[in-house]
Amino acid sequence: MQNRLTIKDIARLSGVGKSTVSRVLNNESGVSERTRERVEAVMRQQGFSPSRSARAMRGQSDKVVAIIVTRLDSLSENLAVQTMLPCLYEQGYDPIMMESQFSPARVEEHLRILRQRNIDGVILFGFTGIDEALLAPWRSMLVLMARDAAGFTSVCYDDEGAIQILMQRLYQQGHRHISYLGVPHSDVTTGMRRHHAYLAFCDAHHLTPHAVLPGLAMKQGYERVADVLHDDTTALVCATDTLAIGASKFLQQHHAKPIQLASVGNTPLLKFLHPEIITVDPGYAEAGRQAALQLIAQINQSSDPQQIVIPSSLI
Amino acid sequence: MQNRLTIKDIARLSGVGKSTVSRVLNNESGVSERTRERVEAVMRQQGFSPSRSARAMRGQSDKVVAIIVTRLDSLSENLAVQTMLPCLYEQGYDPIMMESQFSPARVEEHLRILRQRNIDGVILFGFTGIDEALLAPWRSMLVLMARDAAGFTSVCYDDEGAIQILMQRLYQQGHRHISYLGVPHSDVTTGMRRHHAYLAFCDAHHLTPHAVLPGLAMKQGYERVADVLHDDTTALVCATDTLAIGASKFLQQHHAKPIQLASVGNTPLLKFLHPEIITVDPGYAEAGRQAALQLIAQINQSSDPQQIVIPSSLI
DNA sequence: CTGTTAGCGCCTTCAC
DNA sequence: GTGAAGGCGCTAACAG
Repeated sequence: MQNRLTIKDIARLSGVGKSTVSRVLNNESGVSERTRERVEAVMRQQGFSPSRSARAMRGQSDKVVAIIVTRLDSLSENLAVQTMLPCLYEQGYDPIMMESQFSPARVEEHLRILRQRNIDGVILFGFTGIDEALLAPWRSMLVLMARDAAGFTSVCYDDEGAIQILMQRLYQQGHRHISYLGVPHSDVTTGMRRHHAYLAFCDAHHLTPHAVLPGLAMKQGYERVADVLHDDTTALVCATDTLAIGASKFLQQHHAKPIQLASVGNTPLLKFLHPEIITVDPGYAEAGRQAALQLIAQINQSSDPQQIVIPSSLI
Repeated sequence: MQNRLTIKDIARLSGVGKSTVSRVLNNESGVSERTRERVEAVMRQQGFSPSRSARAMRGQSDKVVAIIVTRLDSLSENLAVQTMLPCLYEQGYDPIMMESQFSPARVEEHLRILRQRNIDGVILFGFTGIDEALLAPWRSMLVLMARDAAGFTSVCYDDEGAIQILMQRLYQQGHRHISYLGVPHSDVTTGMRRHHAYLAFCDAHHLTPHAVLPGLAMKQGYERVADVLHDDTTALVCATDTLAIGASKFLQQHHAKPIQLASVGNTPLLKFLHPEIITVDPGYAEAGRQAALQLIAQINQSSDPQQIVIPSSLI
């Protein structure tokens, strides 16, 4: 498996000096067309690839980034990561994966490890409780997902827009008693912003809001959805697909009267289990792509930190 | 973010030579207790951590392994990866993630990339269609998951045992008309072995087998389960949790008569959706741990390739 | 026990 | 345009 050949070998084989090979390798100017072609031919034919470690040591980056997801089995994060990976590989970056399991301590621990590795950048899926002070040293090479923080690059979903689209749609369909199943405000984006958007819509359209904010888990949706179902309720908006799955299970078991569900997520699982649910795609795939590209841009110093918002779209 | 200090700095600060620092760093013998402590103190106090790239260049191993999953959102693979990661980190290995999406071409492409990176090892989740010839060069540093191949290290589930446990249990409960929903034989482990175990049990207990083998997807389970449901069917064994979810959906919609479901998987999702299903845990967590440990052992040349089978257990 | 000396593979002056 | 020389941070012989 060893990469036995070095630029020295290539140099010898193509009858030039090491530096010329190096120049060709880095696409530097100042090499005659003929020489360049000859060297490239030898490299190709020998299947040469330069040693990452050696380059890294010489001060370049080792082209490694970390992706810290909350959970490996998060439906939404999976969709974003799925598009990140190809973007990163395309640019020659290797993504190493870590799982925070919603534990700030684990994030801290992971960042500690990463600092030692002198990694190029980090994509971190945010959640409640992360200490921003911890992230400060990474400011220039960190992309925060699904959460924003002043001075940091972030890729967020259009929380308000997503809920608004859903409510609008339900309203158009004639629903006037729409309940809401969400996440506590300690979660600023998925929790507070989406809930506020729901309240705002209700207010603007003179609807009576009925909301409960149990949390992110299916089980929590299942156990608490009953609290917002009244006799006149005809529709229910869920802050996430995961909650919607929980709610659906409850409705199937306990509720004869049909309730129109709507949720933000567009995950394949929900799509399969309950295609009848109205869904908004928060643009997970696009978010993944943007995050990867933005991180690389910042690593290359060709972009400054900025906050990106991905538009939602009705399916 | 840069690790400005080098062993040279540490050497100067603690009044010793570079090599002594290096010795301390690698826990080599032949350093007096006093010196070692002094150097360690300086390192700690300076928050020193050696440059990976430099070590890699000298030593060969950059302590990076790849995990190639079929899909980021595979319920079972997630469970295995979840235990792998901590094992790998503990030993100082960084895991980079890749997704094959069941495409042999992608596996080939990924391995090509990995070869250039002169990576230390690979954990590959197997599936139908992978060309073993491609894996040959990796033999000594590859762990194949959920599939075995002669001469390769593999971590497999006890397919026969899992099905047998399920059948046994159903039989004990009095079921005599047990159908089977599985995966085509082109998939040797999840497909053929589990199916054969089903047939063997039926044969041994004089039951009439009714099986259909649509594939791995929920949708396939949903669409084909009807084909094995007869008037006298009282139980259904599914080769995977994913299929069971598909089947459950169908049963909920179309089947008044209760059917006892059983499946191998023990994934949290199924557990939540249908806790009443009888489940066998193929030991995903244990498989992940074993795979990580075995790979590391092989990298350290302290173990030869071997085939590991994880025992199943009834929940 | 410890310091000195060579490189590992690559990039970067600096001469030619 | 091109090659030779030096050094990145570390480890691995050597000497002392």
